[in-house]
Amino acid sequence: MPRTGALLRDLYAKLWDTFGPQGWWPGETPFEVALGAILTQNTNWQNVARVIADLKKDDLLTPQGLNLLPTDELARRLRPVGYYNVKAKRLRNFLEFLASRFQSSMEVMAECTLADLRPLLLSVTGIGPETADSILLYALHKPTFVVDAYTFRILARHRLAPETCSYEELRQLFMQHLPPDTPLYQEFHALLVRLGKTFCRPRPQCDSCPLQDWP
DNA sequence: CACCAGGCAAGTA
DNA sequence: TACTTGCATGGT
Repeated sequence: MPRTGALLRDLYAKLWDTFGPQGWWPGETPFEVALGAILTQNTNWQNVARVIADLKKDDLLTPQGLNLLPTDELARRLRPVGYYNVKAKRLRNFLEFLASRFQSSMEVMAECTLADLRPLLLSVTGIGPETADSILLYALHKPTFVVDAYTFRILARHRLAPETCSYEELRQLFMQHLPPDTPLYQEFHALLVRLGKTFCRPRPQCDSCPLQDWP
């Protein structure tokens, strides 16, 4: 499929022309970005933003700060994001991972390569492929493509990928046809979400969708 | 009221 | 391997 690369670049250009730069990911520090990636699993970002703001108010947006909280106290603070017991445990697992391997420092973590870090992150219980790639791409600036529910939907509806397509297959579709360019991967994924939020819901309202007749 | 949101793990067949 | 289910709040 040598045409796929051209289609993806055309899709990117069209999204860029329509929506402009998205400036993702929201978050002031690499750790805040990683935290958001875990909390936003199957969850509206607005709920996540509220929890992060609340943690920030108490100066708890660091591994050191969160390490001091017992898991039940952590869960109480995570309540608005939903799945708070599950997510408190997952966050605890990530904090433990960061402490044991990288001195609780995202900067230390960033010194390792993408190839080394991805399997390590995936071995943490609670960090699946999308969360791992989000942390790698947006917190650590490693060129890995993030695939989310919108990406699946958009590519399937425009027949760029089969309906039944694994996460890894879709990730490879992008990475094999685009150069390993971190800003490009960041913008592309952000633009796909931007499109998806408005025009590619499960029950689509495709009137006025900018990709109405694409390709 | 129903449906959705920037998933994942664990259990089952 | 490929399904199914639990997890849970807040917005539309």
